[in-house]
Amino acid sequence: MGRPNEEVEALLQEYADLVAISGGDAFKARAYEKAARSIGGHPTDVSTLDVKGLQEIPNVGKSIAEKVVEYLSTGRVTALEETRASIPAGVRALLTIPTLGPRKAMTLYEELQVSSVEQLLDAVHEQRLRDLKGFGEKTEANILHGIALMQKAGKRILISAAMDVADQVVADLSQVEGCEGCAYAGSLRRMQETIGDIDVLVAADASGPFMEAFSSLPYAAEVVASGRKKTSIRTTKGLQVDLRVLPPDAWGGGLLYFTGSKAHNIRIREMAIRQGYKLSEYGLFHAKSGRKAVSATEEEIYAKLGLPWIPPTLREDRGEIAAALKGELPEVIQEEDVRGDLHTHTDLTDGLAPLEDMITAAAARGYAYYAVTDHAPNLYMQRMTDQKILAQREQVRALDGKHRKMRLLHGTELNIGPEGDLDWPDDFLAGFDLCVASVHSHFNQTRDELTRRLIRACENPHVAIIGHPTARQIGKRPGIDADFDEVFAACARTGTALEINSHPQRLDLCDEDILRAKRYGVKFAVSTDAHSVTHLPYMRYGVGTAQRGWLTKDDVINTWPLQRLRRFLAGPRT
DNA sequence: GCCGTTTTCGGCCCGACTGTTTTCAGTCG
Repeated sequence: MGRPNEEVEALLQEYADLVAISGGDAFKARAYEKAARSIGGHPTDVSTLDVKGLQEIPNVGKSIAEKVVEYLSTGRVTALEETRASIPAGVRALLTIPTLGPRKAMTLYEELQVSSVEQLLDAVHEQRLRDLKGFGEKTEANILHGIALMQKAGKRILISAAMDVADQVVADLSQVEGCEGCAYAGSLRRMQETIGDIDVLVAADASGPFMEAFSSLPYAAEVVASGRKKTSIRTTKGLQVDLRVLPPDAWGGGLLYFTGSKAHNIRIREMAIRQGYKLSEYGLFHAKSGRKAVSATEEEIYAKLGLPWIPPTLREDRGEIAAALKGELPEVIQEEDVRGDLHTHTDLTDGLAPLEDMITAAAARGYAYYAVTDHAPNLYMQRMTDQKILAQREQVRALDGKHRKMRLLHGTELNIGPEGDLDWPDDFLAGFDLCVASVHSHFNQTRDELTRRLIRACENPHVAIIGHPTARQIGKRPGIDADFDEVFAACARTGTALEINSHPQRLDLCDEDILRAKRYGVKFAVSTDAHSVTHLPYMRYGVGTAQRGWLTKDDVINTWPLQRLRRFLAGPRT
C-alpha cells in the first residue's frame, strides 16, 4: 500500500502548483490539491482502480480520475507535460521557500526570469527585487531566511520517505536466492529524524547476484558505483542507496559498523583496543594474532566487550556506554508497548477518513484504546461548532464496544490562543475524556509571551497533553522560542503530558528536548496526529524518537492500562 | 476541477497577519 498512491499524490500536487503559478483558476488548483491529499491518504491502492472506482474517492471527479488512469497505464499525463513545458521546474521549487507562494514565484519568473533558488539568491544580492511591485526589504530578508532554513536541512529527507525506500529494497533483496539476512543500517536504523542516504546490508556467500539485482531494481534511476563489496544507486526520486554484501559470519560486525553512529563506534573501538582487540567492519579480532574473536552477531561483539546489546536508537554517544557498563541502560519503549493513539482526526475537521474508518483501522492495529481529537472552533477554518462536536460524541459513544477489545475516548485538539486561552470554557471541556492543546499560530511572540502562553495551557485542569509542543516543521519552520525548561517544569508540576508527535514532518518533541524534559519528571504521550488511516502507522517514528530520548514504558502514558491512563487524564492540574 | 443540488451552475475552509501600500495582495494555518 502507498507507493502508487503517493506517486499520484505527488503528481497531482505538482499540477496544482503549476496551475497556481501560471495564474490559473485558484479553485482549480485547490481542487487538484484536495484530490492529491485524498488519494495520498486513501487506504486502497489506486493502481487497482478504474476510472469509476477512482471517482468513489472524495474530491476525485471524472477529469482527475482519467488523468490518474492515464498516468498508471502510460506513466505520463499529457496535460501535466504541457504545463511543465511552460514553467521550469526551478520555479516550482521556489514555493518550498516559506513566505513565497505561487503569485510571488510567478512575478519573479516573469519579471526577472528567476527559475531556480540559486538565481533567486543572486537576484536578492544584486538588489533586483527592490523594483518589483509587492517586494520590499522585509520580503528580501524573509526570502534569505527561508533559503537558509532549507539549506540547513540540506539534501536530507524525512525519515518516512527513506523508510519507504529501505523497506522496499530490503523486501526485494530478501527474495534473491542465497540471502541469509538483509537489513537497513545507518541513521535510519538509529531513527534519526532526517536521513542523508540509506545503507542496506545483505548477508550472503556470493555478492554477485545481489549487486546485479540491486542495480536493476525498477526504481534505480542510476548506478553511481558498482563493485564486489559495495554498490550505490540513485533512486528515481534522487535518493542514494548503498548496498553492502557481507559474509554471513561477519554480519554482526558489519551491522554494528554501518549502523553507527560514528561517535558510538569510536567509543566501542577504544574499549576494544583497551581489552586487546581490534574492532572493524569485519568483526572483533585479537590485536596480537589478528585472529577473529567474534563477528556473527552484534550481541556477541558487545558481550565480548563486557556490554549488553545497545539498541540502535541509543547509539549516539550520549552516555549509553557508561549506562550500559553500570547496568543502567533504559529498557526503551517498543512499538508493541503502545496501547493506543491519543491524537487523531476525522473528516469532521481536516482529516480524510470518516470516524468509523479511523476506528476500524485503529482496532486492526490491536489497540486497547483510541482517542478521537478533532479540531476545536478557534481554528476557524475547520468550522467546528458545539453541536458538531457533541454529535460526534454521541457517535463515538455508540461505536464504543463495537470493537470488542478497544475502548474509545472522545477528545479534542484545542488551540492555544495568543494569551494561552482555549476554545471552550472549562465546564464544556469537562465533557471530554481527553483534551490535547496545541499552538497553531502566532509563532513569533516574544519568549516571555510564548512561555506564559504554554504554561497557562498546562494549568488548565482539563488539558492533559500539550500537542506538538514546539510547533516546528522539519526543514520548513523552526520551533517557537519559548523557555522550555519553564514549560517542562510546569508540565511536571501540573501533571500535563508532553506529546511526541509522530508525524515525520514534525517529530515534536525531538530527541534532545525529550531528554531534557524527562529530567523534570514529565510524562509523555506518543501520538500520530493521524489525518487518515494511512497515518496511523507513523507511530513507529514517534516510538523511535521516544527511544532516542531514552524513554521507557513507564514514561509514556499511552502504554499504560486504560484505568491508569484515565486517572492521569483526570488530573489534578492545579 | 469537484460537488451538490434550488439537476446545470454557483460556490468552493475562514480569519489573521505581514509587508507593502495608503487600501490590499499574498501567505499561512
